[in-house]
Amino acid sequence: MPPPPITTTGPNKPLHARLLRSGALFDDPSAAAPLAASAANSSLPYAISLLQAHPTTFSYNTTIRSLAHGPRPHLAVALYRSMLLNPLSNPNNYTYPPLLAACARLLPAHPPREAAAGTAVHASLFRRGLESRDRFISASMLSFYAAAGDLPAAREVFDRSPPNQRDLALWNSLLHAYLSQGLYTHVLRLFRQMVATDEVTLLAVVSACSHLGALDTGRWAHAYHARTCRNTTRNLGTALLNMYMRCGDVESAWSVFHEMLDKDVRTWSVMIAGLAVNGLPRDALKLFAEMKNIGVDPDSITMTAVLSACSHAGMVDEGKMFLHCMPIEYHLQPTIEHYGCVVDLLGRAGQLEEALALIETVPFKADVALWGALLVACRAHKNVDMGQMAAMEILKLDPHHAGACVFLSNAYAAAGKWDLVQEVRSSMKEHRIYKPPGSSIVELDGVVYEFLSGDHSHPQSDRIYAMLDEVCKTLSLKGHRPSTKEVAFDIDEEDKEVCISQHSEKLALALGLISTRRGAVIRIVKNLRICEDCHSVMKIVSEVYDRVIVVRDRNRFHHFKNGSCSCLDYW
DNA sequence: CTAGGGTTAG
Repeated sequence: MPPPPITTTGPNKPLHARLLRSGALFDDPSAAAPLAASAANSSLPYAISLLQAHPTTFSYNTTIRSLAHGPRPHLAVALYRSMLLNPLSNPNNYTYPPLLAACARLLPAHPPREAAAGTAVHASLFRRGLESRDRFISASMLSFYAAAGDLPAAREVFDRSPPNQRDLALWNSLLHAYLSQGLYTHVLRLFRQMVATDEVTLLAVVSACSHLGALDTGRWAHAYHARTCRNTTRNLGTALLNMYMRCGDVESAWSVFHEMLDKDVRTWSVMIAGLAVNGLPRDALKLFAEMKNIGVDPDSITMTAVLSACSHAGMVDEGKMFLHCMPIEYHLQPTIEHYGCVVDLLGRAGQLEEALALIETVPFKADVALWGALLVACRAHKNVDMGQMAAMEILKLDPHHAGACVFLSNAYAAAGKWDLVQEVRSSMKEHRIYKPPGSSIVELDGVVYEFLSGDHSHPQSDRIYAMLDEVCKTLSLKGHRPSTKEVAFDIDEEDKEVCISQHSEKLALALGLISTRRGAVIRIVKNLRICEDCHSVMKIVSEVYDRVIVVRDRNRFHHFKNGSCSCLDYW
């Protein structure tokens, strides 16, 4: 055995010195392993010199693990490669989980390359016959493929793992894989097949309910947790709070919030953001003041929620004030998202020139979101010239941006520039640029139904369209005329009316009316922003049919009750 | 021989 390295740069010199003095480093070479592992992230050359002196599988494994969780995970992969070259060490089942975790952490920076690295690691462990011998390897492979966005591969790892390895962690990995890919109904379906569950399971389920706006299922998950668990951790509490807020149930959110004894800045931020989008922006700002009073420091996310509250309340001056005092009062540098909130705030309030001026002074390169906020404001306030400019800027950054293409096409159409309209549209066709189709989901008796515009797939489709007809008749008696001005492109007026009368949220509403009684709450979640016509229809229906209608659109909630909306028509 | 996998807002 070579002598232990003498070094003057080791970070754990006292320990090293003690091991040298006692002779432990000579008698027991494995003493080098924890030393190398603890040094790996602060003094890699020192760790490597220890490894060179004691190149055991164990010392490589612990050092790889340490690097995998450190600030430069690619070093874990590099060390693995040098391990392969070292005849005294042989990768085993302890080598791969941290290695795969390191590959997963590298993915955001170089997706294709690191995905290939992870697949190579998979091949390597397969050659060693370790593929289905260890449940930890299965779980980390599953997580790696999930992080790489390769859900079929992740699912295959699960399906191929021997049943005795399908423990709770493996199920949870799969659950979170579906969650990360936005397959929320799959999360719920999978959950129903699970026998054992824990907090991590519930986190995925509750988060899926938040995205779906599936309040009944979310409430059920809450009750299930209350029944099976003694206490609620801060994470799960915050997830439940978020779920109630994202389902538009502000009261339940408050009650979870009050029950939580150990709130952290996330808990407060979720609450503030939830109030902001549920038509209670002033309560959001009050809560922000309370949070500061009890000594919780806001973070960047909190400030986004605060700016969103200002935006929904139309509080332009307060919003600008918060943005400008962030560095001084909260020691937070505004990010491009914060500037985006203020562009949105100014834009909604119709101060388009100032919004544009802000974009031009932002200390970052303006991104699609920033110009997008301005574009939406230009559309709402009918400033075609500035809107065209914003759309051009967006297309410079993202030539396939559907919203910008549609805006330009409509602007050219309105100006009678048909050749330009044709140009935009054929380019859209050529590049297969579509606006995502509008879809709405409504949960009735714990079952989630999804509708697309003009959808006939529901088994009760005939009744739904009959109901829709009845609603239309009632509305015209009330003097409602369809407002078609937001419809894209220049299809003729009658087609426009048919088109908007079958918007997905109207179909969801019709099913809700069929399935509930007077006084009930109908909750609809829409993937895009609600259009003006649907908004006024919802208002009238809430009064005539005596229902509370809660619509979550892409940006906020609309609580319709007795003929008016919580947004006070400012959205 | 030692050690290891699942979760954390928009």
